[in-house]
Amino acid sequence: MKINTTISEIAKIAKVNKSTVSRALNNSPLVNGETKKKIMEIARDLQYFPNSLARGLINRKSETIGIMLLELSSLKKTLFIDILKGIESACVKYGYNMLIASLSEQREERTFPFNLIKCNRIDGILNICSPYSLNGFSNSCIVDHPVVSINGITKDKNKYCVNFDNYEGGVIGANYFIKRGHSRIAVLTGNQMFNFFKERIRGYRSVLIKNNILFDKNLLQFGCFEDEIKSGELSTYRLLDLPVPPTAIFALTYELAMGAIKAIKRRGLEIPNDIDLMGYGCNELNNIQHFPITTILQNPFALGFTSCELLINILNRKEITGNLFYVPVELMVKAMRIKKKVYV
Amino acid sequence: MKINTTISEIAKIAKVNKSTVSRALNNSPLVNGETKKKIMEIARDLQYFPNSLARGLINRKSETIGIMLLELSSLKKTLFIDILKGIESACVKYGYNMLIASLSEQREERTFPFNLIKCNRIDGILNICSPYSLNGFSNSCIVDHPVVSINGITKDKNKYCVNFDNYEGGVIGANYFIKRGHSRIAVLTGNQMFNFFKERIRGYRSVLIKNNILFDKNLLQFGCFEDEIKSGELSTYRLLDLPVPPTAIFALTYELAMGAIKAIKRRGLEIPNDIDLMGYGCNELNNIQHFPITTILQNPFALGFTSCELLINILNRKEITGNLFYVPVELMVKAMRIKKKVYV
DNA sequence: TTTACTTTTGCAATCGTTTGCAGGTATTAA
DNA sequence: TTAATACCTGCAAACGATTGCAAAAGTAAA
Repeated sequence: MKINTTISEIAKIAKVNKSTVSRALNNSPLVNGETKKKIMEIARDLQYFPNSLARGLINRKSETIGIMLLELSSLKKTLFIDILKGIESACVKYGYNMLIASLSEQREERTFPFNLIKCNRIDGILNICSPYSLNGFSNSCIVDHPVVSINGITKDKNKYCVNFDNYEGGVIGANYFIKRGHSRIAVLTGNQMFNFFKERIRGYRSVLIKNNILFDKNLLQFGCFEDEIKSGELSTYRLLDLPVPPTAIFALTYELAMGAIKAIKRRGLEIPNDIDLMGYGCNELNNIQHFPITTILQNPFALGFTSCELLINILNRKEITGNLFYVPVELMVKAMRIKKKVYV
Repeated sequence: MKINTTISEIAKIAKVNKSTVSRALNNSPLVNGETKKKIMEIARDLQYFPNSLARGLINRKSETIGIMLLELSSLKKTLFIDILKGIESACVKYGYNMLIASLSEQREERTFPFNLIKCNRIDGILNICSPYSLNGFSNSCIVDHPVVSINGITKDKNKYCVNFDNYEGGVIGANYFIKRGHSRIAVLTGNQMFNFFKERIRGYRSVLIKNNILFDKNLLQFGCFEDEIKSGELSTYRLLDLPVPPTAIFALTYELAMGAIKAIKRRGLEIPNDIDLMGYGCNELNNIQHFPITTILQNPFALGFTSCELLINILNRKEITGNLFYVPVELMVKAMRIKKKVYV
């Protein structure tokens, strides 16, 4: 196979020292305009590409980040792909490459994700494993190395995490309803062991307090079924059957919202006239074009991009304040009057 | 950040030359057992990991392969993930790493997939783009560099392609039916512009010839609808309505088979007693646990593994004979008697 | 003791870059 | 004409490994 052009070859042809070539190619102000032009031309003619191994060796970085996944199958999910697209975008912006560092296969020590940093194969890790799945690793691994966890939570000041701003999502949702005149706002939530549910509810309750609305425990419905849609539906029936039912429902996931719609429809009610409804999620909600409801929209692309940019900033020794970062969520107003007949 | 241990540090502690350390770590027979043991111990204590950039520089390889995708979204498909798992497995086996080299983002020249080879960032490329999508690239790109195309076809002796063995799939399917006493074997195919359909049919026809069965044009039904399932259903009605209908149907995709099942069921017929049916595909078919039919099974994992192994062999200058390789398909016999009532 | 091995080690060059330092040339001011 | 400056360029050492060659050390035979 052909050996690639090197800086020395260019130097020989241009009749200068290779250090001059290096400087010219890096657009250093130290080299004369004429010389620079000549060198650039030769480089182009010979299709020169700098050897990134040599470059990395001296610069002590590979300009590659490792994408750490629990297993490749996670990529089937649209959410992960969208996050990955964001990561890719940041990588392209900063000239980085992406290495797949999945934990699914039994690999030898030197190709184990964290060790890839020690081998200088990658400069840092972007961890897209679930926050719960990293418990198996000694903290030292994560602390010593540049690692940013996506969708992670931590109390350790040395670990970096980037997350959707769930608290703010709860605030925005509650505020929206209050501005529309509601004061009995129900919440459909999933299992409270998940931090993102807790945070959303925390945001919601903070708004109630600010508006002097008493928090009514009956308006907080927990979904506890395998089938989240069913769970949302049943919870909604319970809400509608209350002596004083809510005038608005804040469903904290896409599936719960779907269930709520089903229940509301079955009871012959209209959204948003009879009862107001808000969902929460990513693009899944965009897919149901035939029934767009108001939604707190998360942006997985932005999550990926932000996390990756943070990691690259850490790698480049930029000043970082804080260790927990939040990607803003958006309110997507799509409340439409739904004709009952559509749903019969 | 901590600087990693180097070979020189170990040498200093062990009071030997670094060349001895290098040899010891690479388990060279040139170094004394005692010395080797001592060096190994020190390396372990210091958590030594060889700098892969330095190593790659002198060995002229990065031990990383690039996975070339048209866009990240392709990974949503189970097929791609399974192929990727196979690739990962081969990479782990041979100590290689996987770099994502997608074409989706507008990247600067030096991070463009093919140029990553010139930069010594990757040693070769595994191309999972569709065979049609590479037309935009000058042939030279692909010829000069080690590239293996998955699911690709080519007449260029310098390009390597690995594919499911579609011809053999056609042969196996037809043989199975003939052994079961069928002689009127219909085929449901998709658009013939796709090579894999052509190949499967070629295999099927070769079996007919061997068995002195005349090929009946009426038994070859082309699906030409967007909705492949519907297309399979309609084709099947046409077949069942023939003056002399077939006794067996060979559906060349999963969707066509689904359509055929629907049609057969609607006509009140039983599989395999009234009419025999065979599908073709990957794991999708395994998912329909409630209706397992006999199937020509493709193994995407094996496809990925084989392709990756081929690429690595090329990189290691192994003798390669031929440039087109086929991954065998399997016959999965699952023909079950289906009770009519189940489907009413 | 000398010779002829074998085994083990060290030296130094190499891979392709980057970069601090020294030195060279041209330009300008004194 | 000399000194001071600005502007370029080259030398050589690094980065961290590998490896051919030479040489040292150890062993066995003559």
